Amino acid sequence: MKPFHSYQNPSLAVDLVVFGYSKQQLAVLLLNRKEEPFKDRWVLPGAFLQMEERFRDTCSRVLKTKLGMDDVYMEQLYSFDEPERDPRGRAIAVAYYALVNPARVAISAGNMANDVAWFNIRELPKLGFDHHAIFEIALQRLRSKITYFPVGFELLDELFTMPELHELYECILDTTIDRRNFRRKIMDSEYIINTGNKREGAQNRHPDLYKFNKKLKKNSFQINV
Amino acid sequence: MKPFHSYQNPSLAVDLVVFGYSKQQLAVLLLNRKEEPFKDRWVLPGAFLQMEERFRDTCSRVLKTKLGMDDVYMEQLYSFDEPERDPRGRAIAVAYYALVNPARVAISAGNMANDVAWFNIRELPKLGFDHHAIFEIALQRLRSKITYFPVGFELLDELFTMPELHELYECILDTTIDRRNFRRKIMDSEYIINTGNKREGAQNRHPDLYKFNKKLKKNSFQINV
DNA sequence: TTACCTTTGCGTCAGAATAACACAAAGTTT
DNA sequence: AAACTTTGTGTTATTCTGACGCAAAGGTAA
Repeated sequence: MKPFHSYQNPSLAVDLVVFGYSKQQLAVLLLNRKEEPFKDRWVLPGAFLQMEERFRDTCSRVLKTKLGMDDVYMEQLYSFDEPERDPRGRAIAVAYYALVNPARVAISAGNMANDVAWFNIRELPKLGFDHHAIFEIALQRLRSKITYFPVGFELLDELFTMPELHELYECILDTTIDRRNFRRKIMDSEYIINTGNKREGAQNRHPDLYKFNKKLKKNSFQINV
Repeated sequence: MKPFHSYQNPSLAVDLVVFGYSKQQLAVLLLNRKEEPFKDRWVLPGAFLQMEERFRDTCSRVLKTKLGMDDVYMEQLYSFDEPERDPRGRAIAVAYYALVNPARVAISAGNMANDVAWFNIRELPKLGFDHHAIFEIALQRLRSKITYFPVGFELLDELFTMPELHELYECILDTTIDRRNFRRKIMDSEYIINTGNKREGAQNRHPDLYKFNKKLKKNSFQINV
């Protein structure tokens, strides 16, 4: 099916802000560009829409082919339209953000290894295009979202401990949260369930393992910053 | 500047959900289409992006030329990409919503009069394209936004009474809110100021006139539903 | 083994925020 | 003028929240 509008339309791309959490650090996945423009600069992964392709499919394609990721949580963020955002010409970007558990994906393998890397969000390099602005909006959205909806679980293992969840929140929100009040709010929301089990073979202490309550859709909580 | 991507790009349009409030009713502005597809069907106002034009400028152009409106509050909503959303071919729509005071704009004048009309949000006709879905998301966003940020004032006169603001909230949120608790929350936020004046020449009672405190940017409030 | 430290789960309590509601002053209607 | 409606301003009981105590259990070091 061909576009019907009279003039030449702008290029249309998706850009992805992929968040990962490990070792108590929030990180973003960046690609090192091998071509102009912005050669050798780090940028957000992205791709142009292919004919008939939907945004979400383009995102999945990027995550799959470039990064080897499947079944990733993602959400549309915002659409960017600055005329000068791409020096090659007019290009619209529809930005999505994604949450992945780095332990479950194998970025380090493959011939892309040198081109792809996780960066701690506090130590980002200078990014190409308008990707820094996109990243900032994504971070803002993530911070806002986890205070009232349990998206944070997407960044952890299926089973996780309360201290792990607590540290995740403190890390993303960049603040300290009282451990006991945090537990109460999360548990009151009924979004997570105590399995009663403990992690085995752990060198450390053995706190309870919790899991996300997928059946629940409407409850709410509010973590104040 | 020409698009640089290799294949023919989808058409790119903006669609506008224009909310207006008058006579204690929340309304949306619709256009009656005079051409196929969806001839004689009501649709959201919108337009294709012109070269180098930004989303926001396209929105302003639509509001100005089709509806005679200036200086309208608007915010990007979401981007829609269903391949079948436009029967003419692939078209991406970036949706914005706008808040206007119908009393300040003159839709009824002009040769467009028969093509443009306000519809109470509870009595919408069947809409063309995927515009019903767009409208629903806009309504959801508006409802959510007014509970924590003072966008509602955009729908009223510059000076308004507390009962007017209260009714606006009850109407948009489709619920009842205790008059006295509502006042306290709004006033505590310091987003609005009591001018001390009264409306003159009113046949009805004479409650105080309030105005929006434009200087304030960071306070917050929370109207619970 | 024992003494000591750290972490986790659960609980308490005072102060803040909220929902429900009372009341008087002033305008409107009959 | 009497009755009613509306508005501005409280008050109060309850809930929610933040700050923090404590005991049980795991880990560490002598």
